Amino acid sequence: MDHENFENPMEEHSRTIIHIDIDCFYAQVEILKNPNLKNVPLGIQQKNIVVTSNYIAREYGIKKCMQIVEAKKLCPELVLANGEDLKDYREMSSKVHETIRKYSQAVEKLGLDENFIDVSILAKEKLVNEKFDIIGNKYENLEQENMNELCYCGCRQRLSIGTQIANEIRQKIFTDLGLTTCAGISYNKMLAKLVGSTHKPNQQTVLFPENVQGFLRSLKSIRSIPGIGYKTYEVIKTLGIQTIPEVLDYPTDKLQELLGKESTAKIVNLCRGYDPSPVKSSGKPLSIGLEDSCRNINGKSEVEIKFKQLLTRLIELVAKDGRIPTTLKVTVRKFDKSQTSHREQKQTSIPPSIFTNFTSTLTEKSEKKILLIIMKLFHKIVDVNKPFHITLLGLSFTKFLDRLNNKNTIASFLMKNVTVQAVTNLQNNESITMDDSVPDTSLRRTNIIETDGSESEVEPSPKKSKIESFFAKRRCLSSPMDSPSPSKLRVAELRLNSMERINENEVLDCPPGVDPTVFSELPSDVQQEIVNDWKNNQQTSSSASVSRSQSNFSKNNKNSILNYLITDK
DNA sequence: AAGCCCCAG
DNA sequence: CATTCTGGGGCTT
Repeated sequence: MDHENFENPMEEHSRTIIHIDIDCFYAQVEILKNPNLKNVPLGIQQKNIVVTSNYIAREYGIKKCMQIVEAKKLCPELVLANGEDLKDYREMSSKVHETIRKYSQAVEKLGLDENFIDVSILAKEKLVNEKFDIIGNKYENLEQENMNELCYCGCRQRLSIGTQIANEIRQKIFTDLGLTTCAGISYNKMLAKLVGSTHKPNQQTVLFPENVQGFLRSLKSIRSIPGIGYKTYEVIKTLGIQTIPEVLDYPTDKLQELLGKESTAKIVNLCRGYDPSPVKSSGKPLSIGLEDSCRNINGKSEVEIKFKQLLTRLIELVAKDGRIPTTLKVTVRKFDKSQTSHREQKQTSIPPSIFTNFTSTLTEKSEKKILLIIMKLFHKIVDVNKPFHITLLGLSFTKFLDRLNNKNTIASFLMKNVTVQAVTNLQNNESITMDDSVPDTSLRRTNIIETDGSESEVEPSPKKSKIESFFAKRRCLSSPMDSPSPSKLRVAELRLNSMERINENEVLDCPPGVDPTVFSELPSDVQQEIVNDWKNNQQTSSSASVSRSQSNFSKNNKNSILNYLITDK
């Protein structure tokens, strides 16, 4: 094994990370809304399936995404609550997020019910005068415990303090919001998340370095590792390996041939228990959308009605958010007998003037305008002159116009040395016209290239040949061809240069690179945001070599990797 | 910028 | 597998 991507082992344990997961989140929210549901088996229903359930229902064997009929067979007295509108869950989710934020600036949301918290600074502060009692469970597997890994870098004390902080946060969430949670405490995100689910519900668990190897070995396959999804797993399985030790023992260069260098490094590191990815503060979402699946929509007027309903609900969410969106995305899922129900999306920019001074509803004129745009996008996807069969419609607003927008941050404008970013932002803002006319949608027909795998039945050994052709493509793309474009390189260099000039002190006032006179004039919340931005930038840059720009199978978009590997269909 | 893919709960 | 209803991010074009 090569360790070329590993950082200083002392730094590997330097952070204290907590992962908090709300127990059966939707069910708890429904019980808070209606306490009568507290002591009955409860399932949350979306369309024909139970998406989650409380622990009473789980005792009957009810599982996530089980058909309603199946669930009723297992538990005839199952009570169902409709959870198709996520509004209440979204609201509770942000309350939880706000509560946690009082303990650290760095809180990262994952879905509606999970949060990562970097409490490194808090833990170090508390080291001075706290006892090191561990609260909650400690992950232990005495046979697997590796005393060579006993660490004296101070992580034991920090993680112990971490258990106290986690306990305090969970207590706070319970008393303020009435929700029970689980927590995992360790020195990186992956380990914190994984270990938290070893004791459920309403418990917490800490993982120390000497137990990491044993813990990882206890996982039955690499599929359990967050970041290794279905596709990656299926690809690695074609090598005849699937457990963590098997991946670690497999020759790295062979893995690289299949997966590319970056992805391989990431996967191998995760298998070792090494995850440098920083806890990124979650700000406002980058998109706000709604979708509704349905049995069968085949008339244009039905489509219009559905979109209108979605739009009214969506506008409320956008109004609550406060920012003004500049692009609109339409999603359509067509009925497809060859099972792959993939969604098709089309997007276009919308004039921001539609949203100027609106509160929670649009003017009728603006609504008509947007519906017209929606239908234009829809016609790009569906030819209404031919019979059609739609099973899902969705709308989503993105690219928000706001001074506190994640990408177009104030901080990036103020950082004198990150000029490239600032220039592109300005260009973007100028390109937004006040023209109310509907954007031109070209008449170009969407010719869908049907890449069905039906010919595989003809081939004697389709699997092998497909894998080989995949290998061939991989090899082509692995070497000189995939160097970044010159323009990308220049931006990257500029970024790096600007980062080098930032020193590493934990100063909480004006960050380096920002004009102090300008900074001092700003309101305190904006100052805070700039400081947070700066911190996030620092964290990402220090781990850039491993975590940046890694998509697993970047190079073969067209036919997904599975097309080469999975043919038995 | 648009379209496609992968990942997460 | 996806199924629900979302959200994030990366790459190619």
